[in-house]
Amino acid sequence: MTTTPAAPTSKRGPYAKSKQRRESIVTAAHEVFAARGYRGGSLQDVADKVGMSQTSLLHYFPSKSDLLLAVLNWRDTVTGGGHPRDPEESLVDAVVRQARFNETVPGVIELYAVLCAESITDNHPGLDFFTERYERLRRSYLRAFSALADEGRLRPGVDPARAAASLIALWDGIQTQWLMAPDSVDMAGCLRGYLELVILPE
Amino acid sequence: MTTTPAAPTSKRGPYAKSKQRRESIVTAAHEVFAARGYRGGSLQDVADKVGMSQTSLLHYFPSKSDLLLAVLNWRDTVTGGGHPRDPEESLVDAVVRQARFNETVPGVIELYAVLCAESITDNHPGLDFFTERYERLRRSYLRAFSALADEGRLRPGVDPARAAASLIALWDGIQTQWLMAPDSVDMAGCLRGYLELVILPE
DNA sequence: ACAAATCTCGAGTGAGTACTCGAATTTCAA
DNA sequence: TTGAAATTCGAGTACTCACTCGAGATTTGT
Repeated sequence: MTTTPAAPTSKRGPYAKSKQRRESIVTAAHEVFAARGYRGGSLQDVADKVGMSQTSLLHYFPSKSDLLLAVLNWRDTVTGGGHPRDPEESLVDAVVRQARFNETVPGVIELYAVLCAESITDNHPGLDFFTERYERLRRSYLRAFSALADEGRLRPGVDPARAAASLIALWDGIQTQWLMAPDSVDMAGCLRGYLELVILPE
Repeated sequence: MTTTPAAPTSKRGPYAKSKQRRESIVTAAHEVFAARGYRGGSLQDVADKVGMSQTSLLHYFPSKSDLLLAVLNWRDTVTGGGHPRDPEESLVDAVVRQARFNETVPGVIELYAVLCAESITDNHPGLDFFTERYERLRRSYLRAFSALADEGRLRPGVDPARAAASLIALWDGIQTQWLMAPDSVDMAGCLRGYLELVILPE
């Protein structure tokens, strides 16, 4: 009934500045991993960016892979799952809005594009994160397309599951092209174009 | 008029086995870069796989980036630009056939997915290759869709340029999902599904 | 104020990196 | 056959990597 929230074995909690410190590390790591990838970015790069020693950094995140997972989960929490909140908003509008928003946040698109593909490689600590993320996203969009199908608003012949995977694929792929040629590629336009093909108006 | 093909300044040409040697190096590097990425894979990994010293490897490819470009260009030459050869074959069939074919060649999809995204990162020697590749592909599919549009076979409202970028994006994105969950993702089906939405029958 | 826990960091450790150098060995055209 | 070029590689260079260790500085509950 006291104010202590934790287990009896724990000696003491972290200091006051600790939370901010962790956050600034994660922010710096976000930049480094987005610009250089997980394998290409070093703990020293991150430590330099924060302005602390590499050893101190390892006090907060005991290994490089722990830091990576912290970055990925933090970004997922901040950006949200990337899903429509307002139930009144149409799927098209929600997707387009999110796409436009991501464009304005420096590094997000780089981070996901670079780390997602890198996670395919041998023994990459991010593989589970991205595998589960894709499964979750496919389920989520499958639900959305199925609901539309029930209202008869899906174009005949369109399979909801296939449309879900395709929408995610299109989104990822167009981001890659946009990163290489931002002026030649209209991300939001491509997504809207696809959804307007799949979803009937009204 | 003699059999000597080269310039007068050149002292001598490479030995007979040289060509095969280079090819076996490129093949090994293909596997290594596909499995570990450019930054994650080492020249030692490649040399071990070929069964030669790392020093000898550097005799054929004077730097790691030279080796990467050799791998990329070699793969592009072997697989072809990824384009319809037979003018009688429809765009849909050509795309689906190429997608099915790629599925059967070990490492190709990994290689492109991993290296393409990695090339976004700082000072990556593959960036120009992929940038130019995307420009070339977009032009190529733009031509194909424009030809269909001229025949009135494009669904009204579909922009050929946007469809070209979208097709490439979808293709790339679905490959990434397939790499993570081969049994849950039907690459050829998604591509066919998209093209049948965009292209009118007959 | 005190003491215990948290935080910080300099100095390693051992392994790995791309790449160089110089000298032996192999090939091949004359 | 011979001699010069192509090929091979052991040894080394200078560097970076993630991570450890131990000791001092800072914070904080009591």
